[in-house]
Amino acid sequence: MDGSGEKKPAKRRSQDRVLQRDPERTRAAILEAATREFAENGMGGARVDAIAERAGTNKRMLYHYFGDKEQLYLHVLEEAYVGIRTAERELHIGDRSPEEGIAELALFTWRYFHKHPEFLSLLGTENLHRARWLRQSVRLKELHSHLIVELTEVLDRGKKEGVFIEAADPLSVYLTIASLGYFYISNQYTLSTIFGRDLADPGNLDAWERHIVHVTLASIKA
Amino acid sequence: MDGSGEKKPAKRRSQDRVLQRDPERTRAAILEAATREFAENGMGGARVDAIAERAGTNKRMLYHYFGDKEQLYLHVLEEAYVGIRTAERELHIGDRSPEEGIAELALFTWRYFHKHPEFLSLLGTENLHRARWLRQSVRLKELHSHLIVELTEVLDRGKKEGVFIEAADPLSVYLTIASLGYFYISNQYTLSTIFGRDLADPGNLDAWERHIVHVTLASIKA
DNA sequence: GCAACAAATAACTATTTGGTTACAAGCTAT
DNA sequence: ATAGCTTGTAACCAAATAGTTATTTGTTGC
Repeated sequence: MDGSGEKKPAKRRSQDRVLQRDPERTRAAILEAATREFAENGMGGARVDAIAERAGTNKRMLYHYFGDKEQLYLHVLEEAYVGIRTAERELHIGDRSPEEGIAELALFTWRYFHKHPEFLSLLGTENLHRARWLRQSVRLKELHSHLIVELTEVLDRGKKEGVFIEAADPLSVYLTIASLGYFYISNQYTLSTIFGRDLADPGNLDAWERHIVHVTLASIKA
Repeated sequence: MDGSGEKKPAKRRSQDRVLQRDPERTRAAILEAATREFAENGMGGARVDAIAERAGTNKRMLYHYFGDKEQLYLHVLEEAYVGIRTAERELHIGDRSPEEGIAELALFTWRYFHKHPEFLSLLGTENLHRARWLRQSVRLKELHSHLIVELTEVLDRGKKEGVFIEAADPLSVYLTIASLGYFYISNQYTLSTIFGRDLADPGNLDAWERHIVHVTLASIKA
């Protein structure tokens, strides 16, 4: 950039570059860059150099903070799960009627998936590898139970009130909601191509949102 | 392997190897090996050397028959779509009652997904790349319309008979069926891990099969 | 039977990639 | 102010990787 022509190796001039140190910022920048790179290219396709460049830093820092590519990937994955489960906790689906609670969970899940396609990509990548890295995670044992507990309560109340069928099962209900959201968002590109309809069109997105709520409730209504 | 210590380049001895030529077999072996490699590792993670080795041949043949890695991948993807759509054609979902027809399509789709997880992996990979290769395909324009046409007929008959709601839409019904199957199979590894339940267990698989039929019909029944 | 072509092999190459090393410079406690 | 640790940079390296070349050997039409 400037005209100084140094030749000695690893010799750096810093007069013209105000070097601000900020470990937290650098670490966060690497994590965010890695999230995008892994989400866009998968584990096998992600490039360490690309992550460093996206983060505005270099590979040395990446290895310094995260060890290696695999550990960085695991951090990204864990952070993604923490993100959705944390947002989910603020829902309080038990505050209104059972039907409204289920509808609220369905809407939240759909909208979260739509807003965070990178989370879905990461799940896809992780499943491609049969949860090889997720299984090593020690942070994620407790994270998911809250959802099932709260969902169980709402369903039980609905059954007692006679609005839900007895067979309604919390895990099945969640999987139903997640299925309908995940598939539409994550497979929108091939689906739009083969069926000749743009699934990303706002009208179609709105229709699918209503569809998810309808299907979920129809499947458990007494 | 044998004790001859040749040094001249590209000198090959063949006396001890009965060399059978079979272009069709070689081509098919490459396609099958590539299907597995791409399904297991994605586009970015798949290795050309690995495909050649799996096919029991070498890279030269792979480039000879398919041009390059990307074209080979596209062939694999096209072949996978041809596979499911061909099997689908033999269903004749219009032969029985509308409810039975829909149930039959749901069962078929679920069982096909379960039997061909490599197809789901390929879809996942292709969507990761936003259908970059599928969109270049010229073979696949007509392939998918048959499904929608037949489904439309069954739904229309159901509406006329008063067993399906008027709002039942063919694409939505198919996406519902596909969603419930795709998500369960392709995300079974992360789901089993985070919820501490083995989704691949035969009992759970059977339950989900029944669940898909139940949800699909419940969502369109009048 | 043999010329021309298709199928097959293995070694080779240029580039990319994950990971490391040597070094410079900011930060902080004493 | 300065020693020791942390944050940062760029050059380097060995292994891996997509794609190619030189060569050999079946196969087939005449």
